[in-house]
Amino acid sequence: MVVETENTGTVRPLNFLEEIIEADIARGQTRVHTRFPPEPNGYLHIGHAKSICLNFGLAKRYNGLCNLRFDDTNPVKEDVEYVDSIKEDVRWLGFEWAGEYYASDYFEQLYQWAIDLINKGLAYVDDQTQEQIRTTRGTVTVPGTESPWRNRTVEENLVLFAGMRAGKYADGEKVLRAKIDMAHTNMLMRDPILYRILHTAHHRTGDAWCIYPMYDYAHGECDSIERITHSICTLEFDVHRPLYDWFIEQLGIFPSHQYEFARLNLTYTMMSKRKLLQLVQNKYVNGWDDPRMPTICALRRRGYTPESVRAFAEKVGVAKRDNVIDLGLLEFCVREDLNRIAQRRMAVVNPLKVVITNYPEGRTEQIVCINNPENEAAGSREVPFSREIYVDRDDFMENPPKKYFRLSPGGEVRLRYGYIIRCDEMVKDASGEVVELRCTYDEQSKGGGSSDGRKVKGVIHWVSAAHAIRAELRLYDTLFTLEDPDDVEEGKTFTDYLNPRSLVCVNAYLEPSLVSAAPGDKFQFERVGYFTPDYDSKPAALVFNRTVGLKDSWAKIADK
RNA sequence: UGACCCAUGGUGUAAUGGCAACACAGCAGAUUUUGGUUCUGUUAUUCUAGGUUCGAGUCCUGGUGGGUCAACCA
Repeated sequence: MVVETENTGTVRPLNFLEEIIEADIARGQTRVHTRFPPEPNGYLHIGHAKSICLNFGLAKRYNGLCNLRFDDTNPVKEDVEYVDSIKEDVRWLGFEWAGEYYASDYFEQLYQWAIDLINKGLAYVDDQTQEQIRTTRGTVTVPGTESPWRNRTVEENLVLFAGMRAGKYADGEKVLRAKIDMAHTNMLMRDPILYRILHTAHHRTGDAWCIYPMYDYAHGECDSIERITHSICTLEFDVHRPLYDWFIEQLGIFPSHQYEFARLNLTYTMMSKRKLLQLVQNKYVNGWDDPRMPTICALRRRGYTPESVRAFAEKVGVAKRDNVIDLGLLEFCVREDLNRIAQRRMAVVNPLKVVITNYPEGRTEQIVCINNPENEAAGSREVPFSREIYVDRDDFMENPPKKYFRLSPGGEVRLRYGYIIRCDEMVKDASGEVVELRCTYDEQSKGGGSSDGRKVKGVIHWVSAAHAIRAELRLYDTLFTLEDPDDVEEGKTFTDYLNPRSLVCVNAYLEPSLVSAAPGDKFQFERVGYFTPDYDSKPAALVFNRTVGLKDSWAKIADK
């Protein structure tokens, strides 16, 4: 069985979740309703993008709905700043949620259901300290022991729980626990905590509550309230499923079902929300959208398109086995998209002045350049050309090896869309470094051809010295060099893992047409990489300097 | 030394008892006014030992390896 993909325009086999859904439909289920349930305690990253594409994608494919639900049951970690950023990122990815919900909307219902459980003798108030609860829970190999408060009467529990809500007790003084089995092989079934006391203001409910439900108690019931049919989460929640089912069964409410898939891991990329928060708080980076971050807002700022992220999510697939995706696949996806849509521009990142000695002084002419060779509709533009130009230092070698196609003493090269020039002379400074090239041009070679029909293999980019925009260009590379994404050792800080090449600022000369570039526009610097003007510091630009791989391919040629 | 989940090229994902395939990465070549793109070719895969079967990547049993679980986090 195969399915047509919306993002890549190709056909692929069904993933295991789609097979589950199709089986449900075949069995007569008429409705598919999923949800994306982030806790608003940080910004969304590329790992969340996989989950978003999955949940919204499944709903769309089966004509169902997908909710956006904020899992805001722990006020000490959460904030509206995160709520807002999450909504922005989901929208940017191209998805619309059927309903926007908050676990905190259900606090009253959740509280009433807790009373139900007490009435059924399935929950009790425990006076033990946090330490006592921890030690009496046992270990994975040793059963736990029952709390001395486990067999309080229903009446007593009701009074105590009401007191908890009324604020009669301090944080940590009492908790409400489910009465299940302290010897259960699944640690989560050993009388899990349902409610804890937290005299902390909540970003939505303010001071209305001083008791807050735990994830395990709240999540399945929230799904049930929203009549979610397929509650999809990551693998580590697998052991929570028996509890998820237990609450729904004991309460006799709508039977949502949980399914687990393997979360995304990326080489060189740290995906832990907790650690990303530390990076921001300790100012190792300039905020959540620093282009070196793996967050969605950072990818956006770095020039990724939503289409490319969706295509990536499609390509990594969905399964239950742990995985580490090569960062190269993400880069492939963005290159594939950008190559199609980005207009070409010339830029010189590391300038070397070239004087064309036989070109008239003071003369300027306009050279017609194609905006995108693969898309005629993108049209063309005119770029000024004059006697003095800049070319990239990498495009000249004093002692070129074999198969070097660009400029060298006595050699010829074509200026893209312009003339063929020959290098006649090098000007060096006192230290022997080449600071200027003196060349002559073939007047008959403009745009193509040459005076005698000869061809040159090398084509380089250039900008007119008098007309170029001088700009600070920021080159970004991968942030982390960790092989194991979560492996920050004790005693080390994040800076120990920063890639020294991750941020390089250079002064560059850009084509004048880029003056009118708007933030978010996509361009390709010919032979350098893709870039998008940054939105907070024009005219700086962001470049994928690993994308085209000029340096890599050159290194290989040099090796031979 | 418990319960649960998982095991297919370098990395991912298919094959649902019947020819192990697709993508990325790699390598080689062609095209190219971007050493990009595109195109062609190519290297490389079922953790292990038994069992069931005409036939096992797939089903069964054991082993091995990896992961998850002992927050009043989610």
